[in-house]
Amino acid sequence: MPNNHKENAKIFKAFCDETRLMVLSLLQSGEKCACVLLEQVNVGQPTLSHHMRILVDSGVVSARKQGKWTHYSISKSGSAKAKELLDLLTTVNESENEIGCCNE
Amino acid sequence: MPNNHKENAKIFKAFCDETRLMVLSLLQSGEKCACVLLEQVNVGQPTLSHHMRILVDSGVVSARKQGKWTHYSISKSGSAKAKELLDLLTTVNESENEIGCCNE
DNA sequence: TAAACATATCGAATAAAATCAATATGAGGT
DNA sequence: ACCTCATATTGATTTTATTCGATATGTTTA
Repeated sequence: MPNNHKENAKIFKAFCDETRLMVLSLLQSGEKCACVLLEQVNVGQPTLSHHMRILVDSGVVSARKQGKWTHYSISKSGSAKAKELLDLLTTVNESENEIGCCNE
Repeated sequence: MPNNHKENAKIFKAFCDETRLMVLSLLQSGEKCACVLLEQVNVGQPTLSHHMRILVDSGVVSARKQGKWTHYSISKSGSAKAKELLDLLTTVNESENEIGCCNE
Protein backbone atom coordinates (compact mmCIF):
# COMPACT_ATOMS: atom_id res chain seq x y z
CA MET A 1 0.00 0.00 0.00
CA PRO A 2 2.03 2.95 -1.18
CA ASN A 3 0.92 6.05 0.65
CA ASN A 4 1.82 9.28 -1.03
CA HIS A 5 -1.89 9.96 -0.71
CA LYS A 6 -1.34 12.48 2.04
CA GLU A 7 1.15 14.39 -0.09
CA ASN A 8 -1.08 14.25 -3.16
CA ALA A 9 -4.05 15.49 -1.16
CA LYS A 10 -1.97 18.56 -0.30
CA ILE A 11 -1.71 19.48 -3.97
CA PHE A 12 -5.48 19.42 -4.41
CA LYS A 13 -6.03 21.41 -1.22
CA ALA A 14 -5.14 24.35 -3.45
CA PHE A 15 -8.36 23.89 -5.40
CA CYS A 16 -10.87 22.89 -2.76
CA ASP A 17 -11.48 26.29 -1.19
CA GLU A 18 -13.59 29.06 -2.62
CA THR A 19 -11.20 31.85 -1.70
CA ARG A 20 -8.22 30.08 -3.22
CA LEU A 21 -10.10 29.49 -6.47
CA MET A 22 -10.86 33.20 -6.51
CA VAL A 23 -7.17 33.97 -6.11
CA LEU A 24 -6.26 31.51 -8.85
CA SER A 25 -8.71 33.08 -11.24
CA LEU A 26 -7.16 36.47 -10.53
CA LEU A 27 -3.71 35.08 -11.24
CA GLN A 28 -4.86 33.81 -14.62
CA SER A 29 -4.37 37.25 -16.09
CA GLY A 30 -0.76 37.20 -14.91
CA GLU A 31 1.42 37.81 -11.89
CA LYS A 32 -0.13 39.85 -9.11
CA CYS A 33 1.23 41.23 -5.87
CA ALA A 34 -0.49 40.47 -2.61
CA CYS A 35 -1.85 44.00 -2.25
CA VAL A 36 -3.76 43.69 -5.53
CA LEU A 37 -5.17 40.32 -4.55
CA LEU A 38 -6.18 41.75 -1.19
CA GLU A 39 -8.30 44.40 -2.89
CA GLN A 40 -10.19 41.83 -4.93
CA VAL A 41 -10.69 39.03 -2.46
CA ASN A 42 -13.01 39.65 0.42
CA VAL A 43 -10.80 38.49 3.30
CA GLY A 44 -8.41 40.17 5.72
CA GLN A 45 -4.69 40.45 5.11
CA PRO A 46 -3.62 37.62 7.46
CA THR A 47 -6.23 35.34 5.93
CA LEU A 48 -5.00 36.05 2.43
CA SER A 49 -1.44 35.38 3.56
CA HIS A 50 -2.59 32.05 4.98
CA HIS A 51 -4.26 31.05 1.72
CA MET A 52 -1.25 32.13 -0.32
CA ARG A 53 0.91 29.88 1.78
CA ILE A 54 -1.32 26.90 1.05
CA LEU A 55 -1.27 27.74 -2.66
CA VAL A 56 2.51 28.07 -2.70
CA ASP A 57 2.98 24.92 -0.61
CA SER A 58 0.87 23.01 -3.13
CA GLY A 59 3.29 24.05 -5.87
CA VAL A 60 0.51 25.46 -8.03
CA VAL A 61 1.46 29.05 -7.27
CA SER A 62 4.93 30.49 -6.99
CA ALA A 63 6.00 33.54 -5.03
CA ARG A 64 8.56 36.12 -6.07
CA LYS A 65 9.76 38.55 -3.45
CA GLN A 66 10.74 41.99 -4.66
CA GLY A 67 11.47 44.53 -1.99
CA LYS A 68 8.42 45.07 0.14
CA TRP A 69 6.17 43.22 -2.25
CA THR A 70 5.48 39.59 -2.86
CA HIS A 71 4.37 38.75 -6.38
CA TYR A 72 2.38 35.62 -6.96
CA SER A 73 1.85 33.74 -10.18
CA ILE A 74 0.51 30.43 -11.39
CA SER A 75 3.36 27.96 -11.68
CA LYS A 76 3.43 26.25 -15.03
CA SER A 77 5.31 23.25 -13.70
CA GLY A 78 3.24 23.05 -10.54
CA SER A 79 -0.05 23.06 -12.37
CA ALA A 80 1.31 20.60 -14.91
CA LYS A 81 2.11 18.27 -12.03
CA ALA A 82 -1.40 18.66 -10.64
CA LYS A 83 -2.90 17.83 -14.02
CA GLU A 84 -0.65 14.84 -14.41
CA LEU A 85 -1.62 13.61 -10.96
CA LEU A 86 -5.31 14.08 -11.63
CA ASP A 87 -4.88 12.01 -14.74
CA LEU A 88 -3.09 9.28 -12.83
CA LEU A 89 -5.72 9.22 -10.11
CA THR A 90 -8.71 8.91 -12.42
CA THR A 91 -7.42 6.46 -15.00
CA VAL A 92 -9.15 3.10 -14.89
CA ASN A 93 -7.05 0.05 -15.72
CA GLU A 94 -9.80 -2.48 -16.19
CA SER A 95 -7.73 -5.67 -15.92
CA GLU A 96 -8.98 -9.26 -16.08
CA ASN A 97 -8.68 -10.05 -12.37
CA GLU A 98 -11.73 -8.06 -11.48
CA ILE A 99 -13.54 -8.55 -8.22
CA GLY A 100 -16.65 -6.41 -8.21
CA CYS A 101 -18.12 -7.46 -4.92
CA CYS A 102 -17.57 -9.69 -1.93
CA ASN A 103 -19.83 -12.47 -3.25
CA GLU A 104 -19.09 -12.42 -6.93
CA MET B 1 -17.39 38.56 -9.86
CA PRO B 2 -18.83 35.30 -11.20
CA ASN B 3 -18.94 32.80 -8.41
CA ASN B 4 -19.10 29.21 -9.42
CA HIS B 5 -16.02 28.93 -7.26
CA LYS B 6 -17.95 27.27 -4.47
CA GLU B 7 -19.30 24.65 -6.84
CA ASN B 8 -15.91 24.07 -8.44
CA ALA B 9 -14.28 23.70 -5.05
CA LYS B 10 -16.72 20.87 -4.37
CA ILE B 11 -15.34 18.90 -7.29
CA PHE B 12 -11.81 19.10 -5.96
CA LYS B 13 -12.92 18.18 -2.46
CA ALA B 14 -12.91 14.65 -3.86
CA PHE B 15 -9.13 14.75 -4.14
CA CYS B 16 -8.05 16.65 -1.05
CA ASP B 17 -8.50 13.91 1.54
CA GLU B 18 -6.19 11.00 2.11
CA THR B 19 -8.96 8.44 2.60
CA ARG B 20 -10.75 9.49 -0.56
CA LEU B 21 -7.55 9.21 -2.59
CA MET B 22 -7.14 5.71 -1.19
CA VAL B 23 -10.66 4.85 -2.33
CA LEU B 24 -10.02 6.34 -5.77
CA SER B 25 -6.87 4.29 -6.18
CA LEU B 26 -8.85 1.16 -5.31
CA LEU B 27 -11.47 2.06 -7.91
CA GLN B 28 -8.79 2.36 -10.59
CA SER B 29 -8.82 -1.40 -11.04
CA GLY B 30 -12.57 -1.23 -11.73
CA GLU B 31 -15.93 -1.08 -10.04
CA LYS B 32 -16.00 -2.11 -6.38
CA CYS B 33 -18.80 -2.53 -3.92
CA ALA B 34 -18.71 -0.73 -0.60
CA CYS B 35 -17.99 -3.92 1.36
CA VAL B 36 -14.77 -4.47 -0.58
CA LEU B 37 -13.69 -0.88 -0.11
CA LEU B 38 -14.46 -1.18 3.59
CA GLU B 39 -12.03 -4.09 3.93
CA GLN B 40 -9.21 -2.11 2.35
CA VAL B 41 -9.64 1.32 3.82
CA ASN B 42 -8.99 1.72 7.50
CA VAL B 43 -12.16 3.54 8.54
CA GLY B 44 -15.52 2.50 9.94
CA GLN B 45 -18.58 1.87 7.81
CA PRO B 46 -20.36 5.18 8.46
CA THR B 47 -17.15 7.04 7.73
CA LEU B 48 -16.69 5.26 4.43
CA SER B 49 -20.28 6.02 3.53
CA HIS B 50 -19.64 9.69 4.27
CA HIS B 51 -16.58 9.76 2.02
CA MET B 52 -18.40 7.94 -0.76
CA ARG B 53 -21.08 10.59 -0.65
CA ILE B 54 -18.53 13.35 -1.10
CA LEU B 55 -16.96 11.43 -3.98
CA VAL B 56 -20.32 10.85 -5.65
CA ASP B 57 -21.41 14.45 -5.06
CA SER B 58 -18.24 15.65 -6.76
CA GLY B 59 -19.22 13.68 -9.85
CA VAL B 60 -15.89 11.89 -10.00
CA VAL B 61 -17.36 8.64 -8.72
CA SER B 62 -20.68 7.13 -9.69
CA ALA B 63 -22.78 4.72 -7.66
CA ARG B 64 -24.78 1.81 -8.97
CA LYS B 65 -27.23 0.19 -6.62
CA GLN B 66 -27.84 -3.50 -7.09
CA GLY B 67 -29.91 -5.16 -4.42
CA LYS B 68 -28.19 -4.86 -1.07
CA TRP B 69 -24.98 -3.66 -2.59
CA THR B 70 -23.80 -0.33 -3.84
CA HIS B 71 -21.15 -0.53 -6.52
CA TYR B 72 -18.87 2.42 -6.99
CA SER B 73 -16.76 3.27 -9.98
CA ILE B 74 -14.75 6.17 -11.34
CA SER B 75 -16.96 8.24 -13.63
CA LYS B 76 -15.34 8.87 -16.97
CA SER B 77 -17.39 11.98 -17.61
CA GLY B 78 -16.98 13.25 -14.05
CA SER B 79 -13.23 12.93 -14.07
CA ALA B 80 -13.09 14.44 -17.55
CA LYS B 81 -14.94 17.45 -16.19
CA ALA B 82 -12.51 17.71 -13.28
CA LYS B 83 -9.55 17.62 -15.66
CA GLU B 84 -11.14 20.21 -17.91
CA LEU B 85 -11.79 22.44 -14.94
CA LEU B 86 -8.26 22.06 -13.64
CA ASP B 87 -7.04 23.10 -17.06
CA LEU B 88 -9.31 26.13 -17.10
CA LEU B 89 -8.23 27.19 -13.63
CA THR B 90 -4.51 27.03 -14.28
CA THR B 91 -4.29 28.50 -17.74
CA VAL B 92 -2.60 31.87 -17.84
CA ASN B 93 -3.87 34.36 -20.42
CA GLU B 94 -1.08 36.87 -20.29
CA SER B 95 -2.87 39.79 -21.92
CA GLU B 96 -1.51 43.28 -22.54
CA ASN B 97 -3.45 45.06 -19.78
CA GLU B 98 -1.22 43.69 -17.09
CA ILE B 99 -1.10 45.22 -13.66
CA GLY B 100 1.55 43.48 -11.61
CA CYS B 101 1.43 45.61 -8.49
CA CYS B 102 -0.26 48.54 -6.89
CA ASN B 103 2.53 50.97 -7.80
CA GLU B 104 3.59 49.78 -11.19
C1' DT C 1 -42.93 -12.55 8.03
C1' DA C 2 -38.70 -12.84 10.56
C1' DA C 3 -33.84 -12.82 10.60
C1' DA C 4 -29.55 -11.45 8.46
C1' DC C 5 -27.05 -8.35 5.89
C1' DA C 6 -25.36 -3.94 3.32
C1' DT C 7 -25.50 0.65 3.40
C1' DA C 8 -27.26 5.22 4.87
C1' DT C 9 -28.39 8.58 8.27
C1' DC C 10 -28.34 10.78 12.84
C1' DG C 11 -26.15 12.83 16.84
C1' DA C 12 -22.32 13.73 19.37
C1' DA C 13 -17.29 14.11 19.96
C1' DT C 14 -13.01 15.34 18.17
C1' DA C 15 -9.88 17.30 14.80
C1' DA C 16 -8.72 20.51 11.34
C1' DA C 17 -9.31 24.71 8.71
C1' DA C 18 -10.55 29.49 8.23
C1' DT C 19 -10.75 33.81 10.10
C1' DC C 20 -9.50 38.00 12.60
C1' DA C 21 -7.01 41.27 15.79
C1' DA C 22 -2.63 42.13 17.37
C1' DT C 23 2.05 42.03 16.64
C1' DA C 24 6.50 40.87 14.35
C1' DT C 25 9.60 41.19 10.41
C1' DG C 26 11.89 43.36 7.03
C1' DA C 27 12.39 46.65 3.14
C1' DG C 28 12.27 51.66 1.55
C1' DG C 29 12.03 56.26 2.08
C1' DT C 30 12.98 60.58 4.89
C1' DA D 1 18.15 56.22 13.02
C1' DC D 2 13.28 56.68 12.45
C1' DC D 3 8.98 56.16 10.31
C1' DT D 4 6.02 53.94 6.99
C1' DC D 5 4.40 50.37 4.32
C1' DA D 6 3.76 45.28 2.72
C1' DT D 7 3.57 40.90 4.23
C1' DA D 8 4.13 37.13 7.67
C1' DT D 9 3.29 35.10 12.07
C1' DT D 10 0.96 34.32 16.48
C1' DG D 11 -2.93 33.28 19.40
C1' DA D 12 -7.64 32.94 20.00
C1' DT D 13 -12.15 32.13 18.13
C1' DT D 14 -15.42 30.36 15.01
C1' DT D 15 -16.60 27.30 11.44
C1' DT D 16 -16.29 23.18 8.96
C1' DA D 17 -14.80 18.29 8.37
C1' DT D 18 -13.94 13.86 10.04
C1' DT D 19 -15.01 10.19 12.85
C1' DC D 20 -17.65 6.87 15.57
C1' DG D 21 -21.59 4.54 17.99
C1' DA D 22 -26.30 3.85 17.55
C1' DT D 23 -30.01 3.35 14.73
C1' DA D 24 -32.82 3.46 10.41
C1' DT D 25 -33.76 1.77 5.73
C1' DG D 26 -34.21 -1.38 2.42
C1' DT D 27 -32.95 -6.05 0.36
C1' DT D 28 -32.34 -10.91 0.39
C1' DT D 29 -32.93 -15.44 2.41
C1' DA D 30 -34.94 -18.86 5.30
